[in-house]
Amino acid sequence: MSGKDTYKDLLKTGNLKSTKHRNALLETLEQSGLPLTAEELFLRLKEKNVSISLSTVYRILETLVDKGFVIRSQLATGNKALYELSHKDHHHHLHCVRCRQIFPVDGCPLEDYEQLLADRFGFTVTGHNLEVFGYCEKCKDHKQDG
Amino acid sequence: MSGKDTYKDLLKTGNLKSTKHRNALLETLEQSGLPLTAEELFLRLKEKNVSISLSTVYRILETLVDKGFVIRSQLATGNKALYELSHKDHHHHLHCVRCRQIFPVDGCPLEDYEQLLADRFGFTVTGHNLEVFGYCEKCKDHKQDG
DNA sequence: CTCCAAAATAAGAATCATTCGCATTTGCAT
DNA sequence: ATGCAAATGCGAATGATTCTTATTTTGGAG
Repeated sequence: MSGKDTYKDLLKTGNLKSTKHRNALLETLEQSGLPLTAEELFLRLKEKNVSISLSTVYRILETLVDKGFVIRSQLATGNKALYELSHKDHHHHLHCVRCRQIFPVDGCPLEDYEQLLADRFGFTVTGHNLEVFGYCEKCKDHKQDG
Repeated sequence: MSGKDTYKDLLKTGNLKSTKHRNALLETLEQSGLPLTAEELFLRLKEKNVSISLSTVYRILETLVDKGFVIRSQLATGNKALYELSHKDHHHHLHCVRCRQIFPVDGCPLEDYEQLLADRFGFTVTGHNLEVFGYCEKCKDHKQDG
């Protein structure tokens, strides 16, 4: 499951060398079903005894985003960027404003909308970003607490 | 048009004092149909001969966001936050990845979706953020240029 | 109108995420 | 096995945003 070359072929399609750091980082992203910050990735890699520097984490992420293997997003409220694999099915996340948990939701309500934008404004959509905020099932009763 | 107390009543509803800085900042946001960064606001205020410090711009924006008068958003690709008035009709923006222009689009495709999230996941939506990326009409022919 | 306490602002230091520079190491084609 | 380009480590640099403290302004009470 946790081979050191698991992502060799993927990396090769981007003309990227297969290094232990890149493989471990991709594996960590894959194991986490949810988007992670650079620092979270850094810490999880350390837990796996992968010796890596934080700037390398950032550099690898930048490279993978450029190649389209990873998606970077940034919450309106947060200062840190989030990263997740892009080879999965298109989906979005629900952000609970109370417990801060993130819930993935398969599917996307925007396909028709993108066509409408093309028709009405001549805008050629290449991607989008959707964050939904609110209260998750467990927290909805505490909506007043602040 | 450009009275110094134009937003006095609005500010009062938030228990905020009516200061020249807050009025001028709100006026500047209103005059710009598009979201602005803190620094852009700072510069536009200087052009209007409003003497203000950048940290005050940030502090006022934070206050207005807390009160719900201003909406803060952050692009997945960008490092700077964007601010716009929230008393207008709900809308979204198209971001041209080539010329960097921002195009507002009235309306929102997500109303039904939010109800679906409530029904299926018990998630109580309080807000959302949608960025759409692509090529505007003028730039779409240069999609290959990079 | 004057005075006061609370709120707001200026100025710049501090913080935090992210990027950069350069010396060293590693992957991989030959 | 060898060499060179690509990748990494480490710490310094950057840039947006926040914080600290002294000073000024606002809005209400008298």
